[in-house]
Amino acid sequence: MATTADERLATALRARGHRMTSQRLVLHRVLTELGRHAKAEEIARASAQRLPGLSLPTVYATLELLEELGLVRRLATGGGPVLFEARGKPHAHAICRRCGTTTDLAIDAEEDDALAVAGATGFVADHAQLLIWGLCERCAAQAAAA
Amino acid sequence: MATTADERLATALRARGHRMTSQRLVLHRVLTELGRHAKAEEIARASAQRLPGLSLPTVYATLELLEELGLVRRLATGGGPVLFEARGKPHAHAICRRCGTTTDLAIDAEEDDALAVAGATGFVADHAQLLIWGLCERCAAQAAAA
DNA sequence: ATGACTGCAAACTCTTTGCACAACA
DNA sequence: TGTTGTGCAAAGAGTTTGCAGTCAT
Repeated sequence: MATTADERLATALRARGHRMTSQRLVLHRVLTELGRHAKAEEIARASAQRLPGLSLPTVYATLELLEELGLVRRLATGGGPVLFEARGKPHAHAICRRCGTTTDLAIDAEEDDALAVAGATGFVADHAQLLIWGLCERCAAQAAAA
Repeated sequence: MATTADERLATALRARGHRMTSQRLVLHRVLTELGRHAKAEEIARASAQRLPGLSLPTVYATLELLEELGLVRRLATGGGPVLFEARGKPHAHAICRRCGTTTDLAIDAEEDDALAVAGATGFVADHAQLLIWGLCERCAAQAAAA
């Protein structure tokens, strides 16, 4: 695939009648280059280095738009901020209930099965996400000590 | 299994050196009898009918404890409040990105595989949770109309 | 009797909203 | 040129924290 991330963004925006702006370009690039999940505030900080004056409300609005365009995924971990990541190869996430740390896992869940079942109920499924809950190595050790 | 929910709670509390209180008993009962996911505030309201004066901080503290005891699961849907549900037979959740409605789906993901992979990384996995993102029937119809 | 648990109030974090200005098409 | 998008400030929802009093064991 010779399509660059920038081109994918431009195409997706056009297709839905949205405009291209420097904020959208930079935010999408930052998230793509980052290659992992991050909080809105981290993304904002990284992006503001390239685009001074970038505001948090714009970051949230843009991430929501990118999510609707299917370029970004939202990862709700339950305690603390929502995480965002550029859409890449499917993987699961391990979330520590104690400290909230979220780690990628090399599992590609059977998204297809899941999406089919969801679709049968009238739900327009988009993608499946597998979360593993528990304690990270560090917190498990602490819990055992106590 | 002839074990009642109350007994499971009592046993789990004892095993970890926690005390039995009326708040914990009522909250666990309410969530068990409810049989579906609910926000902390809904749970608090339902429980306060049986136990006037019950406070929100206590509800949150208790739900967290019940989660650690493995009696309750937390369901983060990303925008809006966290949902809680009594641990029952495994199922997936479909979350509408537009309106936030969360519906149960009769899928039991391959938790075992997932837990094994997570465990191999040093993570002490507890349970797996499959989320399906997309638009519910109602919101999909609205989006199509616009 | 003693330590864990609860309620109250306040604080805190994360996210969204309203409105005036700027900038893409 | 007409919207769509952005920044700023402020509000809002949900959740957590600190502390004094209460209750289980």
